[in-house]
Amino acid sequence: MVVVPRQTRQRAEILDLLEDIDEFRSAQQLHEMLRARGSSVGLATVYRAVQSLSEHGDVDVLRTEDGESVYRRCEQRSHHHHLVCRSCGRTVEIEAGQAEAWAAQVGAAHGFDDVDHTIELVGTCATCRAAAAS
Amino acid sequence: MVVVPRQTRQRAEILDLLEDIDEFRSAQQLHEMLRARGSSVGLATVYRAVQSLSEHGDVDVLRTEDGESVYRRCEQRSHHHHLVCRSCGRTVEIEAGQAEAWAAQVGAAHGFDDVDHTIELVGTCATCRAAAAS
DNA sequence: CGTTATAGTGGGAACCAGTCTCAGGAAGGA
DNA sequence: TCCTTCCTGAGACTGGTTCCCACTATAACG
Repeated sequence: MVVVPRQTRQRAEILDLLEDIDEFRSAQQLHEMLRARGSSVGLATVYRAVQSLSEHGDVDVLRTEDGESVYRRCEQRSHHHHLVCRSCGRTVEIEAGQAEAWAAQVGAAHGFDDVDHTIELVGTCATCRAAAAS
Repeated sequence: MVVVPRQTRQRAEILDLLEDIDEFRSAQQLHEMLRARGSSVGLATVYRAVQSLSEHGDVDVLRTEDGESVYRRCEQRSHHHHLVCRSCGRTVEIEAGQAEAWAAQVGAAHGFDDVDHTIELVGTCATCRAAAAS
């Protein structure tokens, strides 16, 4: 029994904002961006919204190096991974069939069940490399 | 020019403790264990020590689901990954040649340079599965 | 083996992401 | 429209981590 969240102005505005963004953003950043847009949504509400959205698979969550959670609305609703530019934040959604197979196999080889995996890639995209070189 | 940290009683005790532990442990847990052993080391010092140790590659760091940093002294000093039991914390160090190759290749395919990867596996080890089944 | 510059220590304050509380408000089924 | 239930938001709170700063211990040097 899936509980559908109530449809409110705040949730709509947060989703709208996420549609317009292509990089991973923290709840705090989203909150700030909303204020900048002139819409007033409480910080607590942003936290609640992104949490609920991520539980429903509507947004993806990543943890930055310093432990902050960042969110992004992804094209693919199915399981996938990310290749993120460490400089500009540009994000490519990637399939990881090979890596998943490898993970499952390694787990099995050591007698582990229900093996979950975390696989994220961070690099410097062509554009940023070119900019840095000039 | 590498700056060698000064050798102090506290650092020695923390390293000693880490030698005796096989699972990933948080700074706070380490601090508690030290007190239990009768040695008095400040919490701040534990934080500083594990941070410096991890920078030197002497211990590995992982972030738990709730954002806590956990540390472990690993056999392999070279780059490797972990397969951790979600129930008992038992940790297996794994080589990930295949996955690394895949990561580099995916990065290149999208024009990304200097691709770093985060790969961690979490599962239920055979012992814990057996315990849960009984 | 003293002296000394300097890095390390520790307790508490500060910081900060995230969560909780609770009174008021809005959604939406009846 | 009414009413139940869930959502909202401001601020208090939590818990991991870092900062501050006076004090201490290390180790290089004479």
